[in-house]
Amino acid sequence: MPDSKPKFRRESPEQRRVQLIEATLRVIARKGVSAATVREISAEAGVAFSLIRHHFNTKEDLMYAAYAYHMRKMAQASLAAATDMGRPLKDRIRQCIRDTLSPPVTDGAALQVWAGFIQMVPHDARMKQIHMETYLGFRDALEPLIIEAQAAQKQPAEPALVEQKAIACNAVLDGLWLEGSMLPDMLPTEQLIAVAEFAIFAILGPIDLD
Amino acid sequence: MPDSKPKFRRESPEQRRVQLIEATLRVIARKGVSAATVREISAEAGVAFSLIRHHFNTKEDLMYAAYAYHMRKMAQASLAAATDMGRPLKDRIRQCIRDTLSPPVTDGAALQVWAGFIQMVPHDARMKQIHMETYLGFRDALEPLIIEAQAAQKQPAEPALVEQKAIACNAVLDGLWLEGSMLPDMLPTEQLIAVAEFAIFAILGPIDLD
DNA sequence: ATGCTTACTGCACATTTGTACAATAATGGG
DNA sequence: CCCATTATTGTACAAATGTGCAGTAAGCAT
Repeated sequence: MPDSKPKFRRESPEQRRVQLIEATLRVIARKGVSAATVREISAEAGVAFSLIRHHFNTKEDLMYAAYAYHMRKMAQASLAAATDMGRPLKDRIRQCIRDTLSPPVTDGAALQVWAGFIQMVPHDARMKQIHMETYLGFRDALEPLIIEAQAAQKQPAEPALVEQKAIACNAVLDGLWLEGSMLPDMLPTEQLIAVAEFAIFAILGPIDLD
Repeated sequence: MPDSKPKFRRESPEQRRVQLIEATLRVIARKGVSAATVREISAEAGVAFSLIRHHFNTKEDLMYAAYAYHMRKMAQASLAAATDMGRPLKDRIRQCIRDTLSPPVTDGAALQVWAGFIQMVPHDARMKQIHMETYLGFRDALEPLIIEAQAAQKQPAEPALVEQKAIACNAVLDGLWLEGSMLPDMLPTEQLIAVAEFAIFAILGPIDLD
């Protein structure tokens, strides 16, 4: 009975790549970037460590892929509610705040992964590119909300002011995300959300009509 | 003439420790944490690599020391103006904003160092301790300003509200510091400061009297 | 079934890492 | 001036890391 117990499963390159990427992120979240060696990652994924180099030209390539994957997932989880037209503006804003400042976005493991990658950004053009796309994507998703808010208050949406408010709101969320991820005991989710709503509506002005 | 050219200079342990710490920070800023090996650091400091273990029990100890040193320096540069009584409240706030969002605090190299250490925080009790002290130190320095601001507006300084405003202002500064350090071309210093003043005075309320 | 493609394994290798330790020499106190 | 102290060097070493490569076997096409 030769085929009774296959020694390994043969996956499509796409699936395997995703498996390896997710294993990488789990390892980084659990033990930090320095522990994310090819051997540790492949063990986490349950494959031979030499398989990594079959799907990625180099370990760095795996890191790029993992970074892009992680950032895209975070941005998506954070901003899903922004474009959900049909809900009142204020609801959408509050939902984005909540999604951004709750797990799994605001989370020690996610911060862990993010911080590990951040230190590559200044030294690496590809990382910098990925970061800029993510940052601008976030801000671009925020601006329509600001413009709507201006309209709701019957005020003109001057581009300079809209940009300023977008940067400010982004900063509030970034800062709270940071501290909330780092010190969850000191800054529980609900408090983070309360502070964010307070600050963001102070910046945007009152939005009571819809 | 045997003594004409000494092979090395003998320093006091305190001075040498500081030299090694600063060399560590320079290496991390220039090449990232993974490049901060004992050999690289000692080369930067101009000493034999085995000297590190004479002044620090382990490489980890050097890292702790470097982290504490870096954070203390940043906090000091950021908050020097906060306690400078004799200047009007609004001036002090604006000076803190400027100091926080200008080099050398808001700066790619400083972020680099910070991010490198941050990823150690969740895995390491001593790192977490250092981070918490720094964070609380910052907030504690901010709260008196908020209380003064409440008083200037003839409003009671309810502890819960003061804490909320302190967290919010901290978040604004953290977030802008982050993005300004990472993307200096996109967010130049003066724009960062303008956004911060806008957001923080929106949170605190108008402070026109002193 | 059979064969072909290629996903996958296993092992070896050079390099780099933190650490250990004995030898050396700078410097202050006598 | 000389000696004791100890800051500093030089070398050695085991462990770990990314990469290279030959061979194996899973699974689809025919």
